[in-house]
Amino acid sequence: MEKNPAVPMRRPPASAKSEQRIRDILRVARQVFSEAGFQAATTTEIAQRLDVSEATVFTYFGGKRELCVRVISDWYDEIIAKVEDNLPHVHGARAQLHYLVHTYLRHLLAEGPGLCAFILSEGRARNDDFGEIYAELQRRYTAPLMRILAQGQADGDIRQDMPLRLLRSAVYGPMEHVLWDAILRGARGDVTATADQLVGFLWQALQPPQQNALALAQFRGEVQNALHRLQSSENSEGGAY
Amino acid sequence: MEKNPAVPMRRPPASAKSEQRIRDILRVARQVFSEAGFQAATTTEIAQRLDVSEATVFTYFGGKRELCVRVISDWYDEIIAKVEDNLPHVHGARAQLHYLVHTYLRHLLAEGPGLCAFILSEGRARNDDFGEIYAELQRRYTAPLMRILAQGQADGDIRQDMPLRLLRSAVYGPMEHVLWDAILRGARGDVTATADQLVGFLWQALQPPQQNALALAQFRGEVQNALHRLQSSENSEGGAY
Amino acid sequence: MEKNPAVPMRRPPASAKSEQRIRDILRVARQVFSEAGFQAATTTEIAQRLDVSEATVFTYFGGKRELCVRVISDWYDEIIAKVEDNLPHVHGARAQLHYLVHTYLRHLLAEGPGLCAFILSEGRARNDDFGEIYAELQRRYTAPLMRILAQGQADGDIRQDMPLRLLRSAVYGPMEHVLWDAILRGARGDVTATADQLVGFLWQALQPPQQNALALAQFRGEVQNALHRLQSSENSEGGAY
Amino acid sequence: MEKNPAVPMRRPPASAKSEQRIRDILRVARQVFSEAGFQAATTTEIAQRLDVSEATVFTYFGGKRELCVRVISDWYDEIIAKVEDNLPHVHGARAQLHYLVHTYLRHLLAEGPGLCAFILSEGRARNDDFGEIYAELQRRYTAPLMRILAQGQADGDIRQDMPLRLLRSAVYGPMEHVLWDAILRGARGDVTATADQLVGFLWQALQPPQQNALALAQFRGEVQNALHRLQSSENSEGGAY
DNA sequence: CATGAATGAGAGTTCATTCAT
DNA sequence: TATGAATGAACTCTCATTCAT
Repeated sequence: MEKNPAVPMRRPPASAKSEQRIRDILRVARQVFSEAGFQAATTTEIAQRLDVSEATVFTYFGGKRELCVRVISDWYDEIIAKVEDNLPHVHGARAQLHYLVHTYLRHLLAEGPGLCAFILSEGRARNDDFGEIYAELQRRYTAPLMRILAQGQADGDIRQDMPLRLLRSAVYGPMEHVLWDAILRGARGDVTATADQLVGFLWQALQPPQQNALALAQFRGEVQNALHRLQSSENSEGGAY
Repeated sequence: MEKNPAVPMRRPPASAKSEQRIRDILRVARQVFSEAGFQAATTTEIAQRLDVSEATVFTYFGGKRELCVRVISDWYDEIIAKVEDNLPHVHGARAQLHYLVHTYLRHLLAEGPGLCAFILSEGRARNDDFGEIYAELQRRYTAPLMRILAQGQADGDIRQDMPLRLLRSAVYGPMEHVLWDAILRGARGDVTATADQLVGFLWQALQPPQQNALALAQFRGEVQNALHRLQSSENSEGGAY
Repeated sequence: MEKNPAVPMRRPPASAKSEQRIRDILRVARQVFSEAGFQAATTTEIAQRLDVSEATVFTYFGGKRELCVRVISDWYDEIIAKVEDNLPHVHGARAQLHYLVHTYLRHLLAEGPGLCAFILSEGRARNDDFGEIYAELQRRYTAPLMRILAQGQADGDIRQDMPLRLLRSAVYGPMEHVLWDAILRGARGDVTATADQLVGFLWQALQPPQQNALALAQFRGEVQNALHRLQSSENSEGGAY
Repeated sequence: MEKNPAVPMRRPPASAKSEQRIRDILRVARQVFSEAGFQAATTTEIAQRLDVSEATVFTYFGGKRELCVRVISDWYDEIIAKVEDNLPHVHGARAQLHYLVHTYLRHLLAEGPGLCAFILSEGRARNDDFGEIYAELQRRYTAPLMRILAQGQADGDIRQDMPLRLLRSAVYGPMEHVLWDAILRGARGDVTATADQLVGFLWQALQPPQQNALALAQFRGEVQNALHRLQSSENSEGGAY
């Protein structure tokens, strides 16, 4: 006689006015989340800045968490749309890589370090329900890079001795680290120069080991890794390494 | 290897018993933070697992945040100590890089994905008072790598056309990305193989352009030196070695 | 069998269309209240199922509470109408009693346990303004039984040593208990068989104490009750009983 | 990183002070629930009457619902204990039935109509988690009656043509109906007289058909035994005695 | 007549933290 | 030193109800 078996969800229709409200809420929510992060942000704050009651926010969104997901999804949708629009007009694997790196860095820093930190850290949440949503967004977002890399490997332009997954980490990892650096130091730096340098660095790493020295160079790496391990087992005390 | 002096403590007790208590609390706190993350972890939980009252925890630590900082500091102290002990016995920039990468990956995954995620995400907190502490820890931790890279640049072994800061990101970024990947996918993978590949990738990128001939010559020397030192037999499970 | 005049309505619309709307709302409200109970039911849910706005519901009914009262009133009106139509054609006190019991059980279980529980528990609400309404409904509903019992007593067919009010409880009480039993156990059982047994039980109890043993039997009961009290006062510790 | 996998529950130990607190909270909660019912009762109200913060209430009880369950459980425990203590000293099925009826009515009305209504209506809740608890309490509570009835049937003192379950309903149903009547009318009435009448009614119904002669003979024996034991004078307010 | 839109007014919970003993 | 006990201060979320259009 007590528990509600039917789950009513108040979701208003998509009139022009409603859509404006939704946009307003998302805009302000993005600000507040950017400034405070998910946990410290409050629905109260969001409502107050909009000069509406908290209940209004809950009329349009299921709750704080859902709002957060929407903010992040929207951000990803924006950059994904942008990339998918422009990437086809960029020719050559290196240029495409450069475009991706440059766009990512610019986009994340454009709205300030708050949003950047918010996207980078909330996007990692391995929360039961939302982890999968974020993972899917990441997947969609990284798809273009994966295509470029896979094509490059197929064409022989990119080294084939590393799994795609690792190459992806080797591309996105540095970018995110650079961004955190910028955030924590409070300095933006020159995005374009950074992108150029990063791509220069990455491109060299992505090359298939050089022409005639191919076998030798690869062999060099393998032997060296083995040597390192040998050295280490001499040095390390606890059996570690 | 002294305890981080930047972490304040309310009343510094000094007895043997007290120190045991502190160690116990830190041990359990590390577990709880690893399992739940900072926000979701509760002082109640920590106290209960220790079978002491919450107040006792507060007797030794100023609060949840301070406890968190101590846990992270201690973790960094451990790995910093380890690196500083062993790195001097590793010879050659490439080997040192390999050592750092391998050690970092192994250390972070050793205690499970929970701790790993905790360190990676809390270490980013741009929190009022503690951001600086974390930044300092990062600085101390990355110092060895910075030294290696700086030396490599000075020696002409590493490209000089990129700022050190960027090189650091290019090294730590991929590692962290790989770790998040492992955490979120719930798969650990082969740490050693990953480290090998990553170092192979990075080392190629770190080469000064057109240094291949030089690198090979240097490598020849390294192999010869190593062979002289070789006493133990090679292990066989690595397959390609 | 006119609509309950005790239920106020904000604006009494009179058009055919309006009346259809009112019927629709009441139909859906009955469903929702049945499924969720009064508290957990929401006006939102009712409006959504009707595909109208919540405000429309409030145009026709003063509020959730009023809607609830109307649903209950209507349910009673139905069964009262049915009883008043058919009872005159049933002859003999016992047959009439049987008819009432059977009809009540069937009616309450017919629309499922949800409605049954709703009627039985909401009908008890000793709520400020509505308690009186429910009491009046009960009075109207139990009127036929009261007439039968009073007539039976007057005719000497039913024992006269108990107040009518108690007899009523002795009839309705078991029925409601049986219904709760069915609701809580989720088993419907055989309504007809239950009604037969119950009437058999009740009819025997309603008999005037037997023929020539009349005075003796009644005396027996009285003495026994007195004895019980004596026994009890010997046994009970706290003066209770 | 967010959701708490460990569920800490703050449950203080059972010191003397704690137990007093718990008793206090239960006492006040019983009052508040009695006055308002479960839904309308608030934890705020309970805390205010105790002159403690709401948090204190939550320190000792998991929440409003749990508090409610405890209040009801405790009430049942009281009456169950009382019945189990005294019933063995009551001899004869009829006397036992009388004892049960009388005790139930008195107990429920003793603390006022509020508590009575609360117990009767909350005890019906078919709430997912708590319905089972209430059902179990009911089972424990009705066990003595079931035993009496079963024994009566086995001995041939009680009619065997109805299932026990129905007999139970025929006993408890009238009692509850009488109680609701008292609650809704705001009149207490004479509990003892009501119990006497009800038992008279029920006992006649419970007789195996055609057992009147036998019953009278048995009764004669009982009266004679009782007379021998009689020492105290009869009270005179009962009128017919 | 119908409704889109907004909200007032809480409710139940949660927890890190404090302090007298 | 250890802790039992208490709490301040939020926070998220709910929903019946209103009213201008």
